[in-house]
Amino acid sequence: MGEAILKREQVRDYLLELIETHPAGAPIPAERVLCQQLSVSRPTVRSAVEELVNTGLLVRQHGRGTFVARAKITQEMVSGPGSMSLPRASGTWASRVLEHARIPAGARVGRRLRLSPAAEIHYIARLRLVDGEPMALEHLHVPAAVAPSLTLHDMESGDFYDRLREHGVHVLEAVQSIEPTVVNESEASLLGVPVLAPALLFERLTTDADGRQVEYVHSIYRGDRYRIMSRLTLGASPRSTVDVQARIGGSGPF
Amino acid sequence: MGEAILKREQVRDYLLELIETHPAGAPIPAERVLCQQLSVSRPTVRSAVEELVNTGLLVRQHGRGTFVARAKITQEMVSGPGSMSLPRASGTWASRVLEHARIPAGARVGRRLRLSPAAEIHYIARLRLVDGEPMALEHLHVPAAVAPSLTLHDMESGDFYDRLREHGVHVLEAVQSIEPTVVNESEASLLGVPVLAPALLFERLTTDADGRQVEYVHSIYRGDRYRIMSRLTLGASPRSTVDVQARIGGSGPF
DNA sequence: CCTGAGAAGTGGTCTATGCCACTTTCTACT
DNA sequence: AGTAGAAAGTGGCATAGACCACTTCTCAGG
Repeated sequence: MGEAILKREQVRDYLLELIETHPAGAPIPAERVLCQQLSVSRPTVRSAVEELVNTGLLVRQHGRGTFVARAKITQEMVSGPGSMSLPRASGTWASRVLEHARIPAGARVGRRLRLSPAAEIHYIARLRLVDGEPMALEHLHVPAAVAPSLTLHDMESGDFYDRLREHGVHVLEAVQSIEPTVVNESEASLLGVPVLAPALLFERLTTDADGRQVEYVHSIYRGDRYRIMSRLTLGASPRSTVDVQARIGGSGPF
Repeated sequence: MGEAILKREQVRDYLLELIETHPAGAPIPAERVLCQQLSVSRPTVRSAVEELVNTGLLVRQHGRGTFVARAKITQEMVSGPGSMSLPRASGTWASRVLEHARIPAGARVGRRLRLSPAAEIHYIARLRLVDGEPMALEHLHVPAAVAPSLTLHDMESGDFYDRLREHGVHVLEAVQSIEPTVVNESEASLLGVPVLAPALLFERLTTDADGRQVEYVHSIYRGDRYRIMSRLTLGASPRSTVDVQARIGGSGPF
């Protein structure tokens, strides 16, 4: 069997050559033509084309043809399995609960969670540590109406979203923003950095399958120890890799 | 035809239900069984399964079966077409060249590009504007050895990577880091913000198909006008959306 | 000259079928 | 009892053909 030459791969490689040698927007041969040229069946051709369409190298247009795509850049950052708590970094994470209460949402949080300021929420503040060093300060808010019986243990659990699921909440997606900021006095003392030191502010709003806001997270990450790494791939990306990293020791290539 | 019910979608939806109601690791019915249950052909079933495998909801194991995957979070940020210059934002971009020269790499840039400090590079510094407002300060470095005849016009072009390609350089991928910082005096005056204002530092190292470093970019983005937005999707992501945004006017939901 | 109908070519979907490769299980022989 | 091998079940790959939906071009009719 040694070779194990798959026709599908042959077709794909042939198409990759075409893509390399043709400018963006150029049409590639019709599927039925490719079948003849390469002596394969149409489903095989279609399968190969589909792969390249999925990776963004080709664009299909019904009734017109298939074309070399304009190169697009995709950037992927994948948090590890389990906790949806992006960002995630190498090293050993731990967390220390600073505060935990059931309180009214207030104006700021209520607006983000689309709640009345008087509506109750579960609130937890925790210091996140990497290898014993403070790395981030995280404030988590979950509407009490969403999960009335949520316990502290639930919120501390690594599989927080699995806990929510047990409470009948199916987490669907989240929108996250990242922006630079500087730490204030209390943040500085908790994180062990000088006041006004650079930091990253993460805000995340999580939505469930019913469209309800189920979580609002506000996190401050130390700028001197934390950076976001990402790999950008031009066009063909089989699967880009992770790389949200915490700098613990040396400074590395960057 | 009104309805236009695609069998493939029916199968996919059926599988999504199974995934919702089964724990991670649970097997789903065999493909041939699904064919009978849903009265469709195997290629149709396989096509639907493949889609869910691609989106990370199912895992196939040759000879064993197909299983519900452990939910993973993917975060995608896609820069618009054209310039690989991530980040990109809405609004009208323009740029003003501040400096342009062919100079020795120096220690810092040389290390990143894996060049001798004495090796020559093309250097360009430009101010990037959104709707006329300064948004970022970008420093671009390209080894002269990579593209000896590169002109200023090449480097200013929106399709800079296409220009490189014409010089025989096939850009492959890039590694980018993002970290918070504060602006210094000269950056502050160019960007029109106070000294020590929060900012994002982007560093990008681009590699070509031969493994050579072809570009090193160092950019400072205003923290008050720029933020990174991303959508995190649990498992099933047909295609997450863009969302690296510049805040020009109002503050928005966040 | 303009316009509309039709033909031709394209991708989109689906069926029916065959064989191969890998894994697990059970059985029969040692 | 242990082990090798067959059998059954799984996904992996490929074929041939049919029909549909959309786009473009051409050509005849106004």
